[in-house]
Amino acid sequence: MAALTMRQKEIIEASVHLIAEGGIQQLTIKNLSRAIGISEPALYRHFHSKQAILRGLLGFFADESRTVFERVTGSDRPAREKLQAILIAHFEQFAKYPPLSAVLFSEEIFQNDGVLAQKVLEIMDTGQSYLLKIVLQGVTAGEFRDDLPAEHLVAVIMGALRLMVTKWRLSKYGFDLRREGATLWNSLGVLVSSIGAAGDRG
Amino acid sequence: MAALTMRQKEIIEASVHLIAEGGIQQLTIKNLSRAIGISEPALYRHFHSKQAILRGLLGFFADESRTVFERVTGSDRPAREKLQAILIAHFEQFAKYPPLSAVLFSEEIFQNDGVLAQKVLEIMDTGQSYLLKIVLQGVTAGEFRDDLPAEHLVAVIMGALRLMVTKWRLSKYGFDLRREGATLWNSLGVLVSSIGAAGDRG
Amino acid sequence: MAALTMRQKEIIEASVHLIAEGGIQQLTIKNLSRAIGISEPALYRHFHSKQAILRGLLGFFADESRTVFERVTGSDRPAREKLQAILIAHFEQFAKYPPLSAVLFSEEIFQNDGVLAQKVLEIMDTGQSYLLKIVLQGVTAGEFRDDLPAEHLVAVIMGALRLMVTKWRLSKYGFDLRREGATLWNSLGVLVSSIGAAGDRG
Amino acid sequence: MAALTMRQKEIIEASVHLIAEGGIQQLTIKNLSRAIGISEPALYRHFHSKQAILRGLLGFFADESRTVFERVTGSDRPAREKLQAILIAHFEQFAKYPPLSAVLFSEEIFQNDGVLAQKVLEIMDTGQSYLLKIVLQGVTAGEFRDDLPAEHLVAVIMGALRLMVTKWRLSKYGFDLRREGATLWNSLGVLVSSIGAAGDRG
DNA sequence: CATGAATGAGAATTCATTCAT
DNA sequence: AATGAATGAATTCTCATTCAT
Repeated sequence: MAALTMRQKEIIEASVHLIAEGGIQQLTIKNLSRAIGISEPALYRHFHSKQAILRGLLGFFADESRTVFERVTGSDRPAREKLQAILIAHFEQFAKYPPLSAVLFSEEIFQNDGVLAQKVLEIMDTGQSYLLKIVLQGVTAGEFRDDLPAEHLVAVIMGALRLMVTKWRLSKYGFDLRREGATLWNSLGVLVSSIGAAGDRG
Repeated sequence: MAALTMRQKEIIEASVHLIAEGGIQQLTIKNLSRAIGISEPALYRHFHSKQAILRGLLGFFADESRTVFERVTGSDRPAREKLQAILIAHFEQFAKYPPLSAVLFSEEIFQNDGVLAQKVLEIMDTGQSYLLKIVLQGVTAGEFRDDLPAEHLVAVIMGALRLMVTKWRLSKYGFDLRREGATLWNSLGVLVSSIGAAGDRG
Repeated sequence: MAALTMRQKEIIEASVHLIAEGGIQQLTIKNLSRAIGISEPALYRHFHSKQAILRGLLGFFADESRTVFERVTGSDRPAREKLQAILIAHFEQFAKYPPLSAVLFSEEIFQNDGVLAQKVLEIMDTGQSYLLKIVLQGVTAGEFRDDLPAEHLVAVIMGALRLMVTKWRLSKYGFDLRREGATLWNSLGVLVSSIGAAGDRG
Repeated sequence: MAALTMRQKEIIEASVHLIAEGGIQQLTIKNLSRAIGISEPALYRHFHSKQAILRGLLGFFADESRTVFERVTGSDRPAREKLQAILIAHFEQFAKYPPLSAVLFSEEIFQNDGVLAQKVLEIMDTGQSYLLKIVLQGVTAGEFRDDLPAEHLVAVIMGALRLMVTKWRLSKYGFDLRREGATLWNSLGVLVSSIGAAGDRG
């Protein structure tokens, strides 16, 4: 897990772009080397196999993802604010770097390879448990409804986020993800809110 | 869109299995022919290219999907019952034929190829508009909450469904999708319900 | 161990030629396909890997070698005649098909690969035990000297045979192997003979 | 033929080890540099090409071999003693440094390259002519039998030596070469001895 | 309807070697 | 004396596809 060199970051970025453009099948050593402007063998100085590149890629985004969650979770704001911050941060991240959307929610890509599939699963699980922690905090604090399993609230949030990002990507980034994301958050906020939940006759 | 022959169905089924086992990269003519027990050239009697196989595959499932929706939507039951029927039907379908889950929500697989990507998008859109119709019916009938955009309710339902199926697949079908799906529906039903929604002070 | 097809025999023969010309390093799929006049992928119809080709090659010669030994050993001539027949048959075989000499006594070639190294060892061992059987027969019959371990007589015979063939090959087949082999046999025959051996004062 | 530097000797030794472990195909610049613990380009400071390394290697062993023969031949002991000394010295040398056995009798390794093949042939020829000189001395002195061509006696000795060493290597040094070598010498000594040879009716 | 044989294009990777530092 | 980065050529092997039978 050594820190990545410049070239390694460059290779990972190019890989993400290639995947975003044409799926994992476009990610060939040839395409990659062409994209970076070096020869094919030169790639092997920086990653000793193609699998290593993908491992590096997933590791990098796992770290990034964790960082986002950590930053938000660490504070002691109300759960609702945390949740909002996380969703907005994600939409922001994808909007800034669209190709990322082709990799992060595309578990199928790595199905081929046990090691990679495991890494993908970890990323997904990590996100889920961060969300769960926040939701539980919100439920405990009375911010969020407690008439439904917290896991289902998480599933609804994650599912809606993932679906919107996927649709955005399939539309070739054809709508304003930040804006649509913000309005989606509004609805999600209402849905999970304790106000008006069954049993709430405040 | 001629009806599929037996052999064609067999090929499509084998294709789905291969994709489910090891991703799209396992779907090679060689693997396919071996799985079916015929020679490689023989495949070309039934589909004139690999792309045609995938087109057939997607077409087949598009039809199946439409059929499910059509059956449910056509009736004049309350929206809530229709929604439930649709979700249950989907979970049922996947539980009966797990490999399907590797194909139906895996848009990335077909990113490679414009024609196929288009087909995938259509399937997704179709499902979405059926759901939207039902949700709108529910809102109009006062069954479903009207304080949120119907599109967002649809996004929440679809997103949660897709997420659960994806997790099921990634867990290698490691939990009882039918049961988990049913409890998920309970929560979704509550979430979309008008009872207790903001503004509902009935 | 299925019988070899025509093409397979052709491939094996071409392999032997390539090895004879420039060592194992010349045996590349490219050179091989060029030598035969087909494309590189076409080779894979007939052997599913390069290793399989070498396995086929060794298996083929193991069979041939066994056949020669079997033919001679089976008869009930005196040991001396059998020994002569075997040596002559070997020189004959190499003279007829010189490239064989580059493969049969070149254990180093296959050192790379455990499976192949094993096969080579078997061939060598087989030859040795056939020779040993004959020598023992000769000793018992009083034809061959019994003042030395039979194993050493075998070593002397095999060693001299191998050395002569190796020199012939390194000289680029620059002398008449049949003739030189015949005279070598004369000497070997005398060496192993019981007449004049220590203890023989007949 | 400048004397070798320390590094050069180190490189040659590492080369021999690599060849012994996995054949000539294991001798790559990468493996070599890794074995020594320097970078690949660094090798080129010491030998300007891979071929030069192999030339150095063969040159080194040619010198060593000549030294052994020279030491023994120079003395004026009886031929039998000289012969024994040479064989024992060889077995000793291999036993002390087993990887050598993978290189010295493995002409095939260098078949690839004209220059190297020539060097190998020289080493072989040198050994042979030293042996021949001794044998002729022995024949003249009446120590060795004169009823067979001296060349054949040499072939028998060299052949048996080479065969035993080869078998020792293929058995992964699985027997005591020194001891087996000594008993082999006993037999060879008897075989070449004039006592009991045809015509000897002492 | 099916196959055995074949192929051009391209896959990942390794080779010996060079060069600027 | 040594290295990190790079490369052209070659390696084994797989891909989707075609064609004569």
